[in-house]
Amino acid sequence: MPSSAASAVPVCLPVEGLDPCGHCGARHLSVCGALAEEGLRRLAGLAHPVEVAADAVLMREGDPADQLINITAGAVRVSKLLADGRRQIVGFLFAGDFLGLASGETYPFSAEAIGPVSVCRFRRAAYRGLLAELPALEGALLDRSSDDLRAAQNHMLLLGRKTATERVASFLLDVSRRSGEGSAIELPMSRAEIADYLGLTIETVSRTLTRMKTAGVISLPGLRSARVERPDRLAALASGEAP
Amino acid sequence: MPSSAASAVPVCLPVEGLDPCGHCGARHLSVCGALAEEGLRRLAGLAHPVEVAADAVLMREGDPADQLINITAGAVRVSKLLADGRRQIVGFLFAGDFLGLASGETYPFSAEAIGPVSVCRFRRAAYRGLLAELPALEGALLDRSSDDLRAAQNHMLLLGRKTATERVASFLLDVSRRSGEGSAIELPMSRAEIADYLGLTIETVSRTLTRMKTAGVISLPGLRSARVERPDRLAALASGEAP
DNA sequence: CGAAATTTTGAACCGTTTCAACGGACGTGG
DNA sequence: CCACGTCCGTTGAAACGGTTCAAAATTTCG
Repeated sequence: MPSSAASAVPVCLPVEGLDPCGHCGARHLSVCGALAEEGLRRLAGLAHPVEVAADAVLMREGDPADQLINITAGAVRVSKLLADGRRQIVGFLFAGDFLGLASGETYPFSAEAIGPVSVCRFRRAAYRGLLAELPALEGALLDRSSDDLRAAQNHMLLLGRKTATERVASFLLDVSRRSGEGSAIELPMSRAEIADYLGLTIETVSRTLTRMKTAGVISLPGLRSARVERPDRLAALASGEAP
Repeated sequence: MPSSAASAVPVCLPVEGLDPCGHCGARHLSVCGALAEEGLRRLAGLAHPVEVAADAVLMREGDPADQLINITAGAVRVSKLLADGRRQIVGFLFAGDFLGLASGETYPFSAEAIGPVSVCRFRRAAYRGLLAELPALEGALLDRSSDDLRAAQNHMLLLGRKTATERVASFLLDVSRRSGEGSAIELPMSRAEIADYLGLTIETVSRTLTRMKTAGVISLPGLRSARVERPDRLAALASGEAP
């Protein structure tokens, strides 16, 4: 998943000389706690989140990459499409995650809000200028980018070599790791989004979850939530034990 | 593919204050032409490649990430394994590509030579020191990392949503794009490696190539080479036209 | 030249997809 | 408050693409 979420609450850093945000008018850089270190801390200020409606398109694959976006609340899906409509979701983004760090001329993927989302937008040019002034920021972004790459490689292993059960179990473990220590899991995304993330169909995801529930490994209190009843068994499923 | 190859020939940059390379003893940083720009050019010098035998392990998944490697000749496979031996190759690296840029404590993948390879190794600590001295280098590495991420996302789309024919056709187009303008394609990797890269089996790769050859789309002059006879038809196959 | 490794080819099998229908949750309007 | 339609998720049965198993053909290398 691109820009894995940090545990810290996102904060916004007002930066002099930065172009005003197109949405809230403030001159700031919203970063998560992990980024707000060293020389950056002197810039720390208050957040000015911008609300975006559910299913809003944050960026479209192929459009000129002139904006940098920082998610401050909610969940975002990052996806790529084939000509005939087949979709691969390459990652989910949450509060603190960045979007548009890559250096190309155009966005290599689309990003859409899953439910209502708060974001901060920055003009790419302003962001580049800031990088020149703050070398530490570039290092932080490189770390971030490295994390994304590592996540992408793990996901390639999942998509290329894991069975449906292993994919769903790995996914549940990932999400449960992200969403704190409790065994309760929030699933902001639909079955279709899970399927497009795992390279499966809706039906296979549904069947696999049902089978896990029947086996007592998980429970499904609601459509958008799950609970890990047997973490050991779930981990076993993720790493390829018998069904 | 991590660190996609640049078209320029790799050069080596001697850097004062850098720890001696463990293999050749020289104090240098080997970079491809794309990196040797601006302030870095003053450091340009001669290459001191280190030869490595075929199938040599350059780094092993899980080992402490204390080295940075720059490929100066040959091809390298970057892969991840599941407990039962299933393998996913997440990328192939060629001259000019970097290995070990990611910032983690341990390597998230293994890297092995495909045939004889020349590399330059650097101690991670020295590399970090150099980054502090040369902010421009960090920017270049960030660009590089972004390219890797974009390639990884394209590959996720391939692994998650493309058919076998689309995968093989996309692969051939990628390689042909990389290896110059001619329709002749060098394939340093085996069928097994192609299969593990594309998330298929050896048999499916072989059958698909044979079918393309029979259809006159490609020819197969040798086991490790191919030729695109009908680029238009190959592109059509890659984007999902009828078989 | 001969043995081992790799590639190709064939046939049966199987996990996932596809196609189809059902069920439940939610929101709207009567 | 309930009827109704829509959307989403679940469940079932059949079909298919790719895998698995097996063996022949080709290449590589000592």
